[in-house]
Amino acid sequence: MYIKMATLANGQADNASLSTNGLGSSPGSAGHMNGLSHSPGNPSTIPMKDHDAIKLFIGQIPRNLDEKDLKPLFEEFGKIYELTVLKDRFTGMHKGCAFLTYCERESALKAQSALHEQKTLPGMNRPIQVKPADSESRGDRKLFVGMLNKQQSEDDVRRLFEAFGNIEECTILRGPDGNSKGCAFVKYSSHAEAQAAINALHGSQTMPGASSSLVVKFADTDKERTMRRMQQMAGQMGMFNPMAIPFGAYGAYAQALMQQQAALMASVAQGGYLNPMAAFAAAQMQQMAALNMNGLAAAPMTPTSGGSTPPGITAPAVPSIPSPIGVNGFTGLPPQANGQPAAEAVFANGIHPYPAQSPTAADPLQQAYAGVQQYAGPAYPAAYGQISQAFPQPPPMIPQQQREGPEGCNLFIYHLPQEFGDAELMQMFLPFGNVISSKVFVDRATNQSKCFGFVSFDNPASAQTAIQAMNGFQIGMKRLKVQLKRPKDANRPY
DNA sequence: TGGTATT
Repeated sequence: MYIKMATLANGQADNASLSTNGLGSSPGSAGHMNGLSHSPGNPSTIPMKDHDAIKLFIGQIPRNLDEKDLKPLFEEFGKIYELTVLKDRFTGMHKGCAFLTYCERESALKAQSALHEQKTLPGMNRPIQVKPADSESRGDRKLFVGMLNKQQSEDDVRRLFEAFGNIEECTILRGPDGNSKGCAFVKYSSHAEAQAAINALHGSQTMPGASSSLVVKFADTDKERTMRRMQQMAGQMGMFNPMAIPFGAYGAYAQALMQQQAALMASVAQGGYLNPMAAFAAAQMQQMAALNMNGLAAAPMTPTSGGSTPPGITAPAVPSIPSPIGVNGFTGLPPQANGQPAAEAVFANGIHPYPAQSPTAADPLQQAYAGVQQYAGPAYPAAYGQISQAFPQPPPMIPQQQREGPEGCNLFIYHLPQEFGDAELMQMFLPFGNVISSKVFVDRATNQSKCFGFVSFDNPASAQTAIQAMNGFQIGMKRLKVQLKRPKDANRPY
């Protein structure tokens, strides 16, 4: 927080960042400006600067020179709009550098080519620096444009954006096949132009075939891009968001999984494989595991009041499960689900699907089904109030990336209960293997489930097991339809 | 019968 003290001759806001470390070699990276400003002219002769004027950083200035001393040196290249020596915020000490804006862009270019590194001012041991300030070249003039029609070309986009300024770059993002991803980058010469385009175009229209209105925003910064990459990586590593399965038997199960993964990754990292991604991923998982530990145990154990079964859904009777015992393999179940500790963990939330029986039979199938039936209880709206109290400040969500699995690993599920979301869908299929994604389709207008969705496993055996177990599974009046998803190109009979 | 995508 600092107060800009420079006088602005024409009252126009100066949106440039006013910071510098005071060293010519690296302008604008640290420190703050609190200097006096020399602005030419007076109220009767307000200087105007070009729309495309460039703010220059001047470095390697002797500390005994102030604005009035510097002015003559620079005036020979053109009319000065603003010249500001940078001073320390607290001490007022001259920092040895300045910002200079000419009224005309051309003057700045001339000054730069004539002076930059061309002469050394008295008392300095490095040549003067004259170059566009960092604030002039920040990445904040590049726009991300989304919700384009996939048919639109670079030229189409240019035509849409050219009214708002000079477009230096325009790129449609394309997949490996050359098909548009429906989004683009547009780079203007200045921040102001980019902002004008946002103001005018964001949400202004809906392209034919696009699912919502045009998106126009500043492109991700490097930091944001890094975060995005990391999140994608987290998704690929199977670190589904634990908040997506916030309650029910498999929370504990998932937690056990994550703890194991986290431990594994941490040991890998210690073994010399440390890279930022791995470190990030390991940290994420440890955090997730910890959060799960705190939240999960509490939530389902304190039912609000009254009925525990939500309206419209009846926990399926055991006989309605299509022959659960006898499906061979269950290779999809991770190893730790086969041992005793896992069996305990699965029911660690205190809700036991078979109160009269012990899960210590350790039949993985039985455990799986126990979980499937059990989830129908707590994973319903009544429980949501609970969970929100359990997480007064919900941790940041990591959106799950939608990924199709390999051929034979993707299931299409129909006749889902209306209330089911991605999380419930995933929870229902977790017992059969590693679910790499789950998606319930939602009507965009009403936000209502269309009662169908997709689940992807990382191997075909899990998918087959899930089909065997869940196809025909009765929920309320409906029976699930669970089959392999149709391949993309197989939807035409001929 | 996989949707909002970040060089």
